Amino acid sequence: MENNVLIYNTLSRTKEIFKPLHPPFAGLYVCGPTVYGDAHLGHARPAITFDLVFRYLMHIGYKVRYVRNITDVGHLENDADEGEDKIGKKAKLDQLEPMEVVNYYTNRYHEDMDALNVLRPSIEPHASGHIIEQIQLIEQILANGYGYVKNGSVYFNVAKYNENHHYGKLSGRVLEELIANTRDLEGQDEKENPFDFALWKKAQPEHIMRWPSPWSDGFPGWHLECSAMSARYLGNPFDIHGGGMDLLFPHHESEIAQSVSANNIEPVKYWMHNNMITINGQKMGKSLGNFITLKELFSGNHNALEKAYSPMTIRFFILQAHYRSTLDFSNEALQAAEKGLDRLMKANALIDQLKPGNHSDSNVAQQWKNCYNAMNDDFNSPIVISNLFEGVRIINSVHNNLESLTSEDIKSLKELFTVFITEVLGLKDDSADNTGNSKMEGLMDLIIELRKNARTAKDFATSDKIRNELQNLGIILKDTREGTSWEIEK
RNA sequence: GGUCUCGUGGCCGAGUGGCUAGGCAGAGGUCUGCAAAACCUUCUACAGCGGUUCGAAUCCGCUCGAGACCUCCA
Repeated sequence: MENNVLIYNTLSRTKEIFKPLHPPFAGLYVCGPTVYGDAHLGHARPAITFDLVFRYLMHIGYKVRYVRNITDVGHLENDADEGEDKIGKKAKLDQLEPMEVVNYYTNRYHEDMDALNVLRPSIEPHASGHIIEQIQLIEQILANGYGYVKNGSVYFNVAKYNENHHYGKLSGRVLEELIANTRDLEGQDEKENPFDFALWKKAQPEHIMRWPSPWSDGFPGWHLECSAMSARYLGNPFDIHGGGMDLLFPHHESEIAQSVSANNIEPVKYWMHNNMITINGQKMGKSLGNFITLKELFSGNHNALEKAYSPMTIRFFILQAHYRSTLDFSNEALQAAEKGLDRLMKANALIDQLKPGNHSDSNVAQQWKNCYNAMNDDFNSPIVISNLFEGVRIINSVHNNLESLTSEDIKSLKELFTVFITEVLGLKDDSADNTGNSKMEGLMDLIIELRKNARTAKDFATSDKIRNELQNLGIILKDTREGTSWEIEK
């Protein structure tokens, strides 16, 4: 752990050296999905971003506990029936039991994340499984005078909190300005102040997801679960809290307010926020209806898609941009990522065939340094990737006998690729692969031999016919000095 | 309207006060029976206008443009 990792902390808006509270342990909490629909491309961003953080911190020796929640209660839907629980609403539409919806979409979320090679977090708590903790948190907030009860619902008193603390410190807002610019919304009559937020909501009769509490049968407010579950599993305070930039306000701001008002503790040392994925320059999101689900991307079944894109293409596409930059979706960009990844993986597979020389023309040690420096600088995966492509150049050059590497350097380069491609970036070769299929191999060996005979006899009409027909079937032949190889076209 | 962020070459995207990012695409070349692949070379940049500086795409100001949040959202 000699690596000094710099993390951009949203709280200070600067890069800070990562010093965990209890080394060698590191706590990481990330806001997970609300399971009422399939995950879209936007959801892949935080999952992959914090998978990278998780993987890298583990790689450099930290024992990381990574908590990512499943939100299955409490989110309100804006469009139609206001005040209704998203999960509950969808359940009624589908005539299903709410927890069945939760399970269904949780399973599908896991399928997508597994496909993207996103490691499962250490703990994946459900909000619905932590109602007691959330009620206790509300009681503490009430006991400290920062909340009030109205008609069975409990609200957080932002103005009161702001007397002694700064509500807006994370998102750079000033409460007075917020109040001055608030729009009038329906159904907020119970609040003393429009910026107060619900800690507990009394359930309406048609509301199916409900739990008993000292105030009413109801459900917890939507900022509460993260405060309760992060404290439960990581302690208070803990190291890193991650999530999308769109959660900065009011969600994360309110998490701080809840924790400070309940325990007088700043809950999080490092706040990390990933930026959005845009489509035509606009945020991809549920409310705009311009999202493409991951399953659609994998299958190509969406009218905005020219073709299907493999999970690894998506992963590579996301890792090619820094997590704090917006990333614009386009077929062109995705296809560029696909080709780049293919070249990277091919070179990776080639390392074992390299013949060592008696000297090295390239500095492999420098590559190691560059990759670590990039990761240590706020997880700069695009720089890591650019260095790996320098490695690709070296590998191909050595393979073509245009450059030389000692056996030690070849070994080191192989290790570099394994560490950064496989372990840290979490990329794997998911290209269509029939090697290992002995019948296919035998068949191709036979065809290649027949074609070789034709070529030797200068019967190029036959050899080209074989190659063209195979290409029509999606099999590419490549003639090299060592002989002919084949691969399945993507 | 308020807060915040951003504006890089055909596309996607790094980065930096002076030294090649990288990928994809384009052009030329090497190799090949021809292709493909690979390698080599190469063309398009830092929104605009001022200022600071020996020097700015990089710092500051203004203008224009875009986006996020302020209401559920990754």
